[in-house]
Amino acid sequence: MQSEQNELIKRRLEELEEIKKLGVNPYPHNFKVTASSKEIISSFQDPENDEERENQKNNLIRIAGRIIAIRRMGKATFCHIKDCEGRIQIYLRKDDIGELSYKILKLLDIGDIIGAEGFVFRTKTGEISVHATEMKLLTKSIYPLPVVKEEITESGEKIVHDAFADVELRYRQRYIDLIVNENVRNTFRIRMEVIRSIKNTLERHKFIEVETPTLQTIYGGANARPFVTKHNALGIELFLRISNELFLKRLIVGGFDRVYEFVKDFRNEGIDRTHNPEFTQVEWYQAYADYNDSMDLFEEIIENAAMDSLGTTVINYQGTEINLKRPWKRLKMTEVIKSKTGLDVVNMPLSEILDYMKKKNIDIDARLTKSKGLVIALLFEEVCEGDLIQPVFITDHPIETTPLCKPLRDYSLEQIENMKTDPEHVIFVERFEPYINKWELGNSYTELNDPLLQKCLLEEQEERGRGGEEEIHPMDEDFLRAIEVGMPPTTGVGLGVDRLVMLLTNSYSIRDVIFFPLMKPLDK
RNA sequence: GGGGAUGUAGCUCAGGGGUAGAGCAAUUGCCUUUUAAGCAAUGGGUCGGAGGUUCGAUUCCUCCCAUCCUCACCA
Repeated sequence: MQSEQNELIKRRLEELEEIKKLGVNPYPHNFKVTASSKEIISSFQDPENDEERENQKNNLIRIAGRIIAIRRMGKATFCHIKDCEGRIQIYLRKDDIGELSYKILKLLDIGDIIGAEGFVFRTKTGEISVHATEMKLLTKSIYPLPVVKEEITESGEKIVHDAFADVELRYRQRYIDLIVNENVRNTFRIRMEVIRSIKNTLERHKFIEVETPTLQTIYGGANARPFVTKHNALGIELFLRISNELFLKRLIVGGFDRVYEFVKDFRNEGIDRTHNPEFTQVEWYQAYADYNDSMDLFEEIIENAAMDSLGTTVINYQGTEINLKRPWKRLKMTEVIKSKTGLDVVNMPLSEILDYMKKKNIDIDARLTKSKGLVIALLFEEVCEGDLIQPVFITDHPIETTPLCKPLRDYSLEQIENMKTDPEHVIFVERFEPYINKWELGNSYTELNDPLLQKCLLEEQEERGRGGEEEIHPMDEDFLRAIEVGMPPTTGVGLGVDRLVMLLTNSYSIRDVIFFPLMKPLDK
């Protein structure tokens, strides 16, 4: 794979041969590790007298890691190695590790992995280090790493020189990015802590973790184009899930009252700094509760995630300070529109809303203009979304925005029937979207469990291809049957994990919080 | 998909119609508490790819590829 012409690689292959000639296996099978860099540094006691220093010397530890910096000084060598928890300096003297090991050491490079046994000491210049009494090569690297140098200034500031910064290479070769860029590792550490925190909060609330299919014969639960694949033996078309919502509701029907699932969803859409074709969502469903309960739990989950991963609810995202502390504002979509524009969209005729939008130069798809509800939702997106920096729940969307959500409890069933036939009346549903930094961070409903209304709304969606879009959502008859069997009053929530992690790690692009974001293949 | 920018050594970058530049890394030598180690010497390039203009292209032109930004798309 790597170019054989490359001088650096050729050189390393020669070193590899020399090591073998010296009778040393460059790829041994194991090394017993007794300490990590972090443990060593945090537990080091500076010996004050000779006796303690002797004790220290008798207390041998074993550590392993990748060489990330090496300074040779003739018959002594300093190197920094990096292990899972950090970095530490190793001091190796020919007299201590022996002739053969020192010969091997001379054949090592940045990127090689070594193990060392030795005692902890503090160098003249004050750095806690391991004075090696033994060194073992654990893995010889033949592909050169970028050489990144760190300088600690007198004021204690860290300056990184020649950082590995090419974003394309960083994403394509994330393993190198992780070795070389400390902050990248930290971003993903936070990601894992956020996920653990969300699970912990849900578990505390008695939710259980479940698994639903990634490969589906019918896709649904969201409005997005799917990835299509095929099963060879069965000879059928399959879709990668765009959402797991319809399956989690089936589990509620089946009697699991509180379920959650972390999933990759796959959406065949454009890619930008907040969209990756596969992304992580956690969805949870709770029986005998409504969207007000979901708002309570949502803000608790986010607050806990921030506290558990960062120890604070105050974050800075790209220069904007955001406070995630509970409670968050809860605002009706139409109220936000009113306070922003002065328009009482509920009670004004559709034609006047359209006039207003024309005046404001808001482009509107001709196919949407027949639906007052969709026009209101669009107006909100165009005019109001940009202001939603601090956490806020936007509630009570027009029914046309989703077929899976229960109408507000204020309506009688009769009212709903009557209003449906009147284009000037909009039915609103018990839905909320949490917004932070102008982003939708999730989506939640008081779930629709009226099987007749559910059927009606899904059929409508199928008919109009949902708001005039090209793709037609297939009807999921089995899901309808599940609702007919009877789903208890339920609320469900989806939370976009990647975007949450972006906020908490101050990451500009979603690609910075996904280990291996999708990249186009390179031509040979 | 539209528009803009970028692509030069392993890494970070300069340059520019006539033999390709720097720092770090590499190689050789000296150096047993150094730390962006140091000193001296040396090697390293299909200048993203394919065409075109030209006596001559890495540089100018066209197309292609990849990446980033932006718009469109996207609950």
